[in-house]
Amino acid sequence: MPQLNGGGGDDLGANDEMISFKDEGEQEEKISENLSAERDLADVKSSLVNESETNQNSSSDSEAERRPPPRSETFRDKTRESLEEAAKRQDGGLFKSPPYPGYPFIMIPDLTSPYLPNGSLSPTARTYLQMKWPLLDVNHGSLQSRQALKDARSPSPAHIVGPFCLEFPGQSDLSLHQFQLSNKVPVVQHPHHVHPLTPLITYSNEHFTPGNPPPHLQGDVDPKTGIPRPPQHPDISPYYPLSPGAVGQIPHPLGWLVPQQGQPVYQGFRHPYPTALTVNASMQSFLSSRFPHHMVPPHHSLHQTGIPHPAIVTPNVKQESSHSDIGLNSSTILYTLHRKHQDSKKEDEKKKQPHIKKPLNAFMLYMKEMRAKVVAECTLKESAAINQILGRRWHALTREEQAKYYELARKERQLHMQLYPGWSARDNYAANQQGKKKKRKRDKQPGEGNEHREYFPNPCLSLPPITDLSAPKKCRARFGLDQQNNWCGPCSL
DNA sequence: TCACCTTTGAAGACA
DNA sequence: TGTCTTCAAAGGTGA
Repeated sequence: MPQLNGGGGDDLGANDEMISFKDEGEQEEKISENLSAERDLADVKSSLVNESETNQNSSSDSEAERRPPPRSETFRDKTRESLEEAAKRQDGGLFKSPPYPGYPFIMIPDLTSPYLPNGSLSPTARTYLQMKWPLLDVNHGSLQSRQALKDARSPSPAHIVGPFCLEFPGQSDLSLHQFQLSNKVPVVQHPHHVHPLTPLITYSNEHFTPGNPPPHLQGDVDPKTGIPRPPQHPDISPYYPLSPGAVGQIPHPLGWLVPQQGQPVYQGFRHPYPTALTVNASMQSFLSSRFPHHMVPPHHSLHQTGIPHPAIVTPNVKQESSHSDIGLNSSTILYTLHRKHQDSKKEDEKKKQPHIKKPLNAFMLYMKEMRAKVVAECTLKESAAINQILGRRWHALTREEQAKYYELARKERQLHMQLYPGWSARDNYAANQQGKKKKRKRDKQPGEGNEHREYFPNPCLSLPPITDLSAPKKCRARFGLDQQNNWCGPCSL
């Protein structure tokens, strides 16, 4: 079992240096190598921010020594096993703590239909919610929160707006008001800590309409992306995608419990998936039609806020961001609207066939969260390069850190499965085959793939490059020494 | 305008 | 069962 916990405690990537395969008898001979590598790594880190693409081709000999010990596949298996175990425990015991702080997983047994036909929350779900958070903090002092808690006891789903609330130091009442949450779980989001839900937050950022940003965020919206910028507080890493105030935009894990009408809850509080009510309606629709392809009626692709559902996209139609209209004069806007109207005819035809996107896997969630940070650190723009860095950093994560994202991904899949029970990844295969392209098929020859790349061209990795020397470790990590017969050719050499 | 690049993981297809 | 392929995100790049 590879030692995965480097224990470095440094920023991302540092731990990777400490990962070694103790059971392979290489540790001793690597000691001196690691010492040198650590020195080199420190140099790399110190110049990390200043380094740019201009140094991309630099690949010193010492870098070959700084290759990262790959993560063992057995670890992933064990991680999955542990997660499954955790899930079983979670299912069995309602009061088990979430796998990591800050993410109160919602495991409602009858999630598929938490509501009664009259719109009330089912007794099971209601009971579960009350059981799940028996220690809800109602001492915040906010009349709203108290009232919300009171409302939460109401059988009407319109009042059950979520079992928790994130509390942030210095958070304005406005943010809390926007949440309109009924109660809170004892979760404290520190400003310097990325909330584990951040991947889910950014999951729906693209559908955020920045035209009317929340007052507390106004003037702090990226004019290009429309995504609220985190405050550049000296104590807060500017790379975190969301500021504490912006976390008010966090899609609630129970966003599907948000009532459809009657309360201005979750203004800008978006969830990747439609609410349960909407879904239930759509379920009946496509269940009756055996949900072949048009699983979700068009109107279901809109969030309750009118924001298109991020998981339901129209092939070949890029989502236009409304922020593009910001700063334009009226004639330009009219022209744009006119063009949009003309294009809408074509788009409507395409919109008739929305497809539900796949749920994001752990790495995708990690990418969404860390992309901005890498971009800021490395002043890179190309996603391909950024993704390479993220891939390296992903492997540098500790087991616990990765477990967070695996668990998030598991919840994503679970929620996706609940919301779209008839959905299959095959549907998207067909969607793209009909719509457009046949995606280019990459033929990675042995030794051509990432595992066996001669060097890693981007110096802004804070991680050692992949060299040919690292290739054996890749397969070694994947299959282990006891399965060398599964190693690829270069690795077996 | 759109496929490609690049990453990992999940899931479907296929032999 | 094992291997291969596709898709999910992202945005610059080049055809």
